[in-house]
Amino acid sequence: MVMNPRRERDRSQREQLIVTTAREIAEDEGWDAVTTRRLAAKIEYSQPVLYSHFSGKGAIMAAAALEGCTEMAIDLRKGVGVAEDSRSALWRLAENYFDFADRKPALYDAIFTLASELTFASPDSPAPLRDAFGALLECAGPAAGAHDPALYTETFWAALHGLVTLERSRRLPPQARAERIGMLVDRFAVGG
Amino acid sequence: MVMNPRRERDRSQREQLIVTTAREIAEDEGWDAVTTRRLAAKIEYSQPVLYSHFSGKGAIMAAAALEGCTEMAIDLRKGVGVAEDSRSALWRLAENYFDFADRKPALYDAIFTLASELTFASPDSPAPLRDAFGALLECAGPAAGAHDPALYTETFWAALHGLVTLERSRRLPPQARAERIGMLVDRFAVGG
DNA sequence: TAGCTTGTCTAGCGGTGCTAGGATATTCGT
DNA sequence: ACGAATATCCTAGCACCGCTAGACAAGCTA
Repeated sequence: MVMNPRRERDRSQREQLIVTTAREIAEDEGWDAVTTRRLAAKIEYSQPVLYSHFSGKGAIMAAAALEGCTEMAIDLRKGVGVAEDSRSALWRLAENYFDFADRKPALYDAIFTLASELTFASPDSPAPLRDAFGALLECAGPAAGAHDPALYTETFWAALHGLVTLERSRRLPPQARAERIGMLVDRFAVGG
Repeated sequence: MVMNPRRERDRSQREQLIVTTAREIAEDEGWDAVTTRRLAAKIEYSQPVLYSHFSGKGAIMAAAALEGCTEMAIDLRKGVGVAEDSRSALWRLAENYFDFADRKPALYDAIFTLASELTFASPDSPAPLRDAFGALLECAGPAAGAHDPALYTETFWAALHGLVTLERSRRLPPQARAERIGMLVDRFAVGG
């Protein structure tokens, strides 16, 4: 059952269009505003077309989350390479992490709070997910000292995630952000 | 416009019934399963009755979240009072915190991830919220050393929240929980 | 060109939160 | 004790959601 290559190209182009459009709506108005009807209207196809590409809305969000992971991994590695001690490495990581969450909140949500269709923390995890954790690990791992680098990274990451999440849901006032990050980085820089 | 006291009593009793029933469904099947129709059926009234007590589903969840806060504040203070250093105080707090999230996941969600109708971190915050943060502060504040106790507590709390959240959404494998908590507590126990 | 596959759309299912308007029960003034 | 005013409740329905069956049109193959 060989496919016409042009049609296959068109198809994957349209699939990309779906994900891109979903991201656009989500960045503008949040994921709740991404309804299958609106999405279909914006790509100028009918609803069922979405389901010929994805199993449902969740799968579309998961696809967006994967794209987001790839971009996050790149962002997290920004400014790395300069000779730095573990403290400034953690600080830079924290800044990059918050920066990503600030600039692409919909993607952050898709990755970390919605879209539970993704498999995390497993060898079976999609490559972008593993790569994103790899970026975290490269920055935070060296600060682990005697501890297991992966566990140390997970813990630091979770702390960042907690700060981001609570701040974004207005459960923590944002003005003291820098001080909180500072405390966190200081705690985790001591290492062993 | 004076009300019949009996009727008023009945009303507030029914209001409590609504919240309690909502909590029951949520604990059994999650908040998505708490639909206004199901809730109305279970209390044996029609849907509009709910709206004569609350402005909507969000308000019902907020009410449940407030109840949850009161209970959480109590739970967080468990075992306190024994003479203890800051490290074991933080450890106990972390254990109590995870324990609450484990035992009452629906309440945890209502308080910390859903129900954004609540005002956090403000003098205008509802008393149960302020009390819950008070409980956190009593345990974590003494470990702050030279730092501002409130900010130090917020940061430690955010870290706990991150661990809980990522673990519960299967983004962190749960088996290493104790190790992660241990790292976190060790980082924050050093104080100044 | 005839027939078959593939792609797409219209229409609709069962569900959601929420509400308008009418029926019913309760209380009050006479 | 009875009619009017008031408070209470329910039926029915709105607009929306994610998702899908089945009709129809377009394209490819023989």
